[in-house]
Amino acid sequence: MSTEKASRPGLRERKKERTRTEIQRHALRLFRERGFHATTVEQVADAADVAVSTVFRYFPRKEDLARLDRYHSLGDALTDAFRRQPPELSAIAALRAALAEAFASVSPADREARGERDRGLLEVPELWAANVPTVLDSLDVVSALLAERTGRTVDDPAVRGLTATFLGVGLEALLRSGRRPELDVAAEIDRILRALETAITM
Amino acid sequence: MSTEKASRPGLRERKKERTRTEIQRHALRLFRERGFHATTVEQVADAADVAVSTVFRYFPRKEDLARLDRYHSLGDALTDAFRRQPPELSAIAALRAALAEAFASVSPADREARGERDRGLLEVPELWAANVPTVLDSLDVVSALLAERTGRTVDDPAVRGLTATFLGVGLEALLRSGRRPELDVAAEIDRILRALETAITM
Amino acid sequence: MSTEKASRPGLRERKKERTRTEIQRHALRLFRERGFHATTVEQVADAADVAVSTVFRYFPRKEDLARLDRYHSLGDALTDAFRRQPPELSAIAALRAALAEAFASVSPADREARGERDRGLLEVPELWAANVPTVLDSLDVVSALLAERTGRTVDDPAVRGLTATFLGVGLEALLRSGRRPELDVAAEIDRILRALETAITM
Amino acid sequence: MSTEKASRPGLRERKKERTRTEIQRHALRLFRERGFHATTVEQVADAADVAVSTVFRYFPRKEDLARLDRYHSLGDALTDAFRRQPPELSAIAALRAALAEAFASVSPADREARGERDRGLLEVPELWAANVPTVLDSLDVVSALLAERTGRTVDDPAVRGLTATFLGVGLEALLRSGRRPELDVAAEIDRILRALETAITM
DNA sequence: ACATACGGGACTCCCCGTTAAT
DNA sequence: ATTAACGGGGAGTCCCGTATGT
Repeated sequence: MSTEKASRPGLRERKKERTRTEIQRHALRLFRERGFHATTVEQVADAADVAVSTVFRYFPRKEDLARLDRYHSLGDALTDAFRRQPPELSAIAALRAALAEAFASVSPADREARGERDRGLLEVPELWAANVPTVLDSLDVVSALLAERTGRTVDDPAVRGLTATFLGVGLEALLRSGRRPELDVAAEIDRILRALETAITM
Repeated sequence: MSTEKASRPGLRERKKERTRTEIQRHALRLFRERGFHATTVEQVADAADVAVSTVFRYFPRKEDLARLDRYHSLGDALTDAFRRQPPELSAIAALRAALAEAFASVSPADREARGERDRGLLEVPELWAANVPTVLDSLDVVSALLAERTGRTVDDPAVRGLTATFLGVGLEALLRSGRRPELDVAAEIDRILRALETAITM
Repeated sequence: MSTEKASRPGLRERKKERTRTEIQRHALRLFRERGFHATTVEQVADAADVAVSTVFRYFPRKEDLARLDRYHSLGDALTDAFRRQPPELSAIAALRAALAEAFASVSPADREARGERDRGLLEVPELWAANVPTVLDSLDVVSALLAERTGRTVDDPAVRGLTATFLGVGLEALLRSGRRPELDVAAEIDRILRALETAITM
Repeated sequence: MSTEKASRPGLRERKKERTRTEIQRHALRLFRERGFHATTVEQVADAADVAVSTVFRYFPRKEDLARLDRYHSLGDALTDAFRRQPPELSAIAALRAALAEAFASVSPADREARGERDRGLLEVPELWAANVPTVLDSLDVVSALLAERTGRTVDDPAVRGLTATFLGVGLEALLRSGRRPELDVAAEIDRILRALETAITM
């Protein structure tokens, strides 16, 4: 039963709100533990102690359980940090600095938790599709930032090239962290980006 | 060519191979025409004029119908061409040249057909998963080539960075060509890579 | 125009029951028309205008479509009638009388419908298996009745012999009616049982 | 070169016949051990150490593996013995005597083997269908014998009644022996038939 | 005689939409 | 409004039985 006795009105509201989070939490855990296909919606419902229909009410399709949308708000912090970087930095250097700032703004515990979750999902390629829109949005944001910073258009090959590079580096780091969980994704990205600055002409 | 009754791979093998190709051909066409989810395996079977169970015999899961494996053998041509590039070229420049050569070695009609097919599939994120292993293999090949050429290890950040860059550029070009089919993927990749050589320090 | 608002078994139950009956009705018809093996579950589903999975939900195996269970409730009427027979009648005579009463209690139309259906099924030996439990149950009931009436145990050879006789006569009549549909099964059984009373010593 | 030392006319024929017997032997064993449906033709083939296609060559359908035809030739011995019975015996008594003689003519070991096999199959109702024609033939034989002995037609209700009785008694005994393997089927049949002679009027 | 491709049907599972009952 | 139950329908597995090639 309730541990505390009505700490505040709206307890019911919050519980209802938390239902969604709870369902997704169990879903992601199960997906990681036994795979996406091997997990049935019914198992998710049981784990979250709700009815199957409730799961479908919050997440119309099973894949939606794997969407990370609202947690990906790192984007805003990153955008802000990027804009704050001094203009004398190269684009890559600016991105590295911005990434470092953005990551630093997240508590280590939170970062670790999120990292583990993302890694788990990344190992399930079937779920990538669910997050494609998010990724595409991120790319557009990056392109826009780069265009803004360099005074070029978003269609400029150089802008697209850099954007693509970031995409590739991010993907590579995530894939690699899937195979070697002990690596720090942020540090890996930083290392690679730094190396790229010189490697590009080698 | 001694096609006189000398059935080298065996008459049976050839028919089998033809059946397989035929099934996949129709599957890819239908996926493109009406979407992956909207296409049932039964429709694929009907189109290919085989039984549903035959489809599953060749392609255990529906997604397997979208795997491009053996046709992606552009890899070999690319590898050869890359190795032939003079050492004074930068890695990116060498790759550009190699790509150009490899593409040129494919007949325009074939290239066009393949391009269209790939593009169609790329628009169905659900199918990406099916091709992840192929992509990962390609990345390993690229990494090895770069390591070989630069005298570094495949784990070297610079090598990984360049590999990631190619991954990103390839992805970006393909995604873009999905939205703008009139673009020539090869030319786009070339443009972006060329721009990257200078952009990286901007 | 709702007949009654108060549907006793629940509106939902009735629809479910109707669906079940409808499926079986079409199944039995098709089995009769084109044979058991030649009829696919899909055809049954189509005829009943439901999905194949719905058929399997109600009837886990195809053979279950041919089970007559709940309609074989002739058993109760027969049991009652048998117990009402005067003790001076021989067991066979009592059974004959009870059968006559039980049959009479069924409307001619219903009897005819049931008879036709049973006959159709009997011509498909593959379906016998589905009804074996029902038959065995019936035999146990008959044995118990005979034991009760004669004051013997159900294991008594005489009781078993009579039970077996009824089994044989019933089978014979049904098999015969399969080949000669114009015969009245009940009348045939009666004729044979009557003849048996004297024939047994001939 | 094949070894011709063992080449001998007829050897091949005999081997062929032995193959057939061997296949069926394993099939019946497997059916008994794990059930008819749970046994695949491939398993039978493996057990008999032949190819699946060979099984199908000898037994076109899986059920045919369960047909007992040629071994059921007890019929001939029974017919002869029945005809030899003195006319003063009642039909049932004559049959009892004939059955005893026929059974006695079979070696105990053989009888036991056959009994076990039949019992095994009887517990698999799905296989009954395969043996229905054999049973019907047997019934016709019995009817003809009874008609012959009593000077009636095969359609006479008394003849049919007795035939049906034998059918029922045989079935009952076999079913019972399925549940209680320690019983001697022949003795059981005899006991019941004897009891029937008097029970019929009780 | 074996090996195997194939047609095709039974059957299971599960996603997901709908509908009713609480 | 949440839940349960029904239902549609497609994916995927299994296996029988046929046909074909080796």
